[in-house]
Amino acid sequence: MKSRLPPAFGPRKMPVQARAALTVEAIFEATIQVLLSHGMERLTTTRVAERAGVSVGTLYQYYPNKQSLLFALLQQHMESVLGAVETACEQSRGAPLAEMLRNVVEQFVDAKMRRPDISTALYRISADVDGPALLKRTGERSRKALERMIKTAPDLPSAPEPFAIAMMYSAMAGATRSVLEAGASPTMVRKLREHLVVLCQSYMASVSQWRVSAER
Amino acid sequence: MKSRLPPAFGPRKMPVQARAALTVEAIFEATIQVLLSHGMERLTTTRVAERAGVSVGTLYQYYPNKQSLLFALLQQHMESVLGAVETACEQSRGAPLAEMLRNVVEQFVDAKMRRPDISTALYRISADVDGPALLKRTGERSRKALERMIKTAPDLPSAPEPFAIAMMYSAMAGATRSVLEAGASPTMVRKLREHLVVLCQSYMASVSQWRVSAER
Amino acid sequence: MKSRLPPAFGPRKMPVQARAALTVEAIFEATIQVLLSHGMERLTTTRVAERAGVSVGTLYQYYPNKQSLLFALLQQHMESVLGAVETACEQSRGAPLAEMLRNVVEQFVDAKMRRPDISTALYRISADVDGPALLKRTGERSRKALERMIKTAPDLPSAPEPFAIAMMYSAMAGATRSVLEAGASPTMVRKLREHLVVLCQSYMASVSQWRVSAER
Amino acid sequence: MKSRLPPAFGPRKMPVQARAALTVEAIFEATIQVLLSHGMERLTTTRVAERAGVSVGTLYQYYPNKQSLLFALLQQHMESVLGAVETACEQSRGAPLAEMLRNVVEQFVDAKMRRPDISTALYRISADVDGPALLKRTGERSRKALERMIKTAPDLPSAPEPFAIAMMYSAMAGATRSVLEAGASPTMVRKLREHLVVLCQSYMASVSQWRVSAER
DNA sequence: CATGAATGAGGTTTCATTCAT
DNA sequence: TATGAATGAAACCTCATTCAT
Repeated sequence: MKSRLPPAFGPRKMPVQARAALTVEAIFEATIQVLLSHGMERLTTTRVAERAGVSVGTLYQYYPNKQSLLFALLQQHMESVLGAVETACEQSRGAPLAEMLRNVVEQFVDAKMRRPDISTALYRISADVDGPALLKRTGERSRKALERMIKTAPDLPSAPEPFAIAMMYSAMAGATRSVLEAGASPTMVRKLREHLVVLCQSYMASVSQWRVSAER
Repeated sequence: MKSRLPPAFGPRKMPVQARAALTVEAIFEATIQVLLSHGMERLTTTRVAERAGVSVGTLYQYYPNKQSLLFALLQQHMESVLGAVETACEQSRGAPLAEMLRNVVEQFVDAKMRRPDISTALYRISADVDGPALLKRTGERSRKALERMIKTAPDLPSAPEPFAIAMMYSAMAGATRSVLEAGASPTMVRKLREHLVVLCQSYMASVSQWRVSAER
Repeated sequence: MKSRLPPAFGPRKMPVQARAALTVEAIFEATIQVLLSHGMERLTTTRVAERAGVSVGTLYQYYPNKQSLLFALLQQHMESVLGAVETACEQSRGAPLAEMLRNVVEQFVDAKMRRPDISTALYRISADVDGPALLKRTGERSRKALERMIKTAPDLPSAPEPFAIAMMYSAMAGATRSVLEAGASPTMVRKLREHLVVLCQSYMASVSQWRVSAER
Repeated sequence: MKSRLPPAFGPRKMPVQARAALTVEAIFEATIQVLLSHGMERLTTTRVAERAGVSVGTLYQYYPNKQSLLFALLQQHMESVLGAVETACEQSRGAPLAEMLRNVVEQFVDAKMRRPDISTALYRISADVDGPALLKRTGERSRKALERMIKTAPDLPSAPEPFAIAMMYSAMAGATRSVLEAGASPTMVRKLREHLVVLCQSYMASVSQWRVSAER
């Protein structure tokens, strides 16, 4: 007989003892393993705990429910990608547009490819765990970082509108996803990087001009 | 599925096939509804049948199991988008590159936006129901159609490599998805169309030149 | 991964087929059996289903959750006791007070003792399943029925105040409970009946007089 | 938790027993709190320990299991009520019956209302923790105390039979419970006290006469 | 063919209790 | 002694699927 409390979110408690940190890490890694080997539909908390070498009870001491576990996983990943993008944006301020975009693309692709298994696994989650909401938040932040950077480009006739930047970002994401789901062989990753740079550069060039001419 | 006696005048009663078609249609529609209102995780066959106004038993007479229902749904959608792209490619043969791309982009976006609810709902499925496999198949066919079309462009110095075309397609898909998940307001859809055209045109232009120069 | 819906109450659906009614009845009876043999703490839905000779799933088709099952049980019992009291009140209108109270007490005790096992079992439930709320409702209705009846007594100097009637009822309930929990041997039940009549009669007599004198 | 340097004055450290007593007290109080806020079904040892400001381990050092904790709580409460009744009985020996009953009722109600929250909370427990057994024991002792007292009443034609006394006590308990579960406002408590006195007095009077007449 | 009652394996989550630190 | 992380049996509940009517 349960009274339904509003489900909490985010990790339940911070480990204070030493071994607890290990446990949390093990659970995290196990979740990815199970996701990859069994798929989202067959990802059960029991299986995750088993793979992590702990009991279900332990899992639930750190995550109040299954959602929160998946959410944490997704969030950490997005945060890491976002961080890479934001850093690249910060460090490229004042550089020529072409260089800017090259830096950003490379950092973005690198971040996604650091753990291709995780990146791929998380596509399975995002639909269930508040995918859109989280995506909107990180998408927004990426867009802002990109916008701030692009404003400082010395060789750009005029700043492209926000929509264009958002679109560039989602195009990057789409292309990267496609490569990841196709297996992400080193060759393809290299090509992806090069082509994405070209795509971004040419698109940004076009929309600036286009917008300028439209405004004239 | 038996064939009945030949009716003298017109159908004596609604032909079996026609009735079945209605039922299938109702089930399809119900699946979308449930998917949107309850999410993939709470999409149950009972619920779908209920919404469709039939009994579970009936549902199972048309689809042997849940997967097959979802798979059929996904397949139909992809087929329709693919069809739009293929038609556009076919009809644009011999046209200038810019026009080609405009046609394709517009048909693609139109196909996706014909039923934004369906398009959005299916993102929730694709992860579970053999998403990658199906995507790879349709992605491949799209790429081929695009390739065949682009070869006929009179104003292209050299055909872009297959990878570039695949990337363009996945970028289109990514950007469109992003707009759909953000709500797909008419304004955004219009902008998406315009910007995607620019993105594709400028990217294709770049990779042709770039490839040429790289080859020299 | 569950989304928490507000727990519904009351039976989930009405049986339309014939065997369904039997199933519901079997579940009801099984609940009482389990309650008596295992106690509230060890009353599990699985055990109830088992005892009823059906599967858990079946149980959940008629009751959305454990609470609703227990609630239904409690409600039916209280309704039956309440019905007995209301009938007795209705039929005793206009009779001398002593006879009124005798009738009510006898009907009340009879109703409680019709199935002493159920009555006893339900004491275990009432604390958990919204006991107070349900008690308040039925208590209120009993009080009103008693009040309406007592107003028609020809030999009462003045009507007792509502509180007195409520107290009489709760005293009856308390004494009956005590006897039930002590085993409810026929001898004790007989004594209970006789003594309760005396208790009610003397108390009512006293409060009427007392109130009169207080008002003078 | 280390003990510091011995302070010059006052106890070197809090004596073990005293500290233990505080802990036990805190646990007791926490149990009530949790019982009232979460209900019996969601009363967990962890939660109690948390609320009491100690760890679960500590709790288990004072009580070997959950039952023993609840049992101790219930027992203490009943003991305190029983004590009040026994004292009142002792002190009223030789007084007129009306005064006796007034004293007993007032002490009983006072004891129950000293901590209405506890009294109410314990109704939730009694069903699970050997309720009937404990009740029978304290009920028996109360009855005996009452019996001993009543025998000394100078103005009673004949002693009422044991059953009558038991019933009077259970009626008192029932009425009090009803008031407690209804919220126990000061007004209601005052009325309860007055009415219970009347109820007991009139009932005792009746059964003595009745018994006498039955015996004649 | 349609219905919907029944099934039961399996999923999520809780919680009394233990024990290494 | 106190702590709180870990345990895992067991509870509640869901849902794809079957089959008698």
